[in-house]
Amino acid sequence: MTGNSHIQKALEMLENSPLKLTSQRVSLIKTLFKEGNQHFSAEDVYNKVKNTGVRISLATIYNCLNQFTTHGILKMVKASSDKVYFDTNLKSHHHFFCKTSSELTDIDAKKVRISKLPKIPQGKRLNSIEVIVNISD
Amino acid sequence: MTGNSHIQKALEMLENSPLKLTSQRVSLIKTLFKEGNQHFSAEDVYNKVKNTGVRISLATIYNCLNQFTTHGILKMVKASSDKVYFDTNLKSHHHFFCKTSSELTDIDAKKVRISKLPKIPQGKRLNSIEVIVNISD
DNA sequence: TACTAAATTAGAATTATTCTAAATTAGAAT
DNA sequence: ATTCTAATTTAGAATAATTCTAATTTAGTA
Repeated sequence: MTGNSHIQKALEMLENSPLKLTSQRVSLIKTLFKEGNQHFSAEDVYNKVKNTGVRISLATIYNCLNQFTTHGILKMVKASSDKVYFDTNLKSHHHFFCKTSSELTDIDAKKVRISKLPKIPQGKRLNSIEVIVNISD
Repeated sequence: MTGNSHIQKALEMLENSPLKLTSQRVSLIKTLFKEGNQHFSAEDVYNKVKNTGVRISLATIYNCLNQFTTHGILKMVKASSDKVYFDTNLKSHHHFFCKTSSELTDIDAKKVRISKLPKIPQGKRLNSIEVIVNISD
């Protein structure tokens, strides 16, 4: 499972989405999915892309990250931090959040079992269950 | 269990903390704990207090809510929203978050069982486990 | 090749929150 | 009671993340 296959898969998802295949979006995906599962803030992505020599405006970074999220190419994570993180791990999973380092780490879904849940309120439907294990030094 | 007993308990916690017993802090607690378990944004609190005829600056609201949190008089909740919520329910519990209404609802800790968890990373210690059940209309 | 809706962009705007520095106050010391 | 000092409150400025605006560019279709 090389970074390349992640890139391929993400590009395929982009092609199968109603989003246009722009150079910015392709560059973004190549940068985001190069290194396996990661958590990026928009600013992180902006700098990472800039380091590859490509320049994409911050507004576009935000636009794309949000669109990728709504089209299932990325996940959005809001932990106990003041910024939003984008997650290239699309499999169902959970997170450690270390208050000391402000770092977010994946927990494979298999490593967590929730054996009891309350029933969903009238007229609502379940979207997802997020478990955040808060840790510190 | 009347609202009053919640107020009493919170005021006691304030007295036992190193925080000074100012009129603003007392008013705040009386407003916050009047109606049982609730989730408030800072702005919510600002308006709620204003409706009681008392006026406290927004800066003070923020200061107090943060201090109350560090002294265990309130809990802070960051859900999939862009603002922080303060929670008067001090018992261990979880949350429903409805994306449609942006509403946060308590789930009693007894209604959730986590029967499997990964081990905590080297050198870190467990602070808390938060389960957020995301729902929508 | 031309067309049109979607995308990109710079920079302004917005929103939640924190900071600053001056005025006030709680509670201890006298 | 009065004085003192560190903590608190406050208005308004500052900050930081994110979204919006409106003009320009571009992808993909006709």
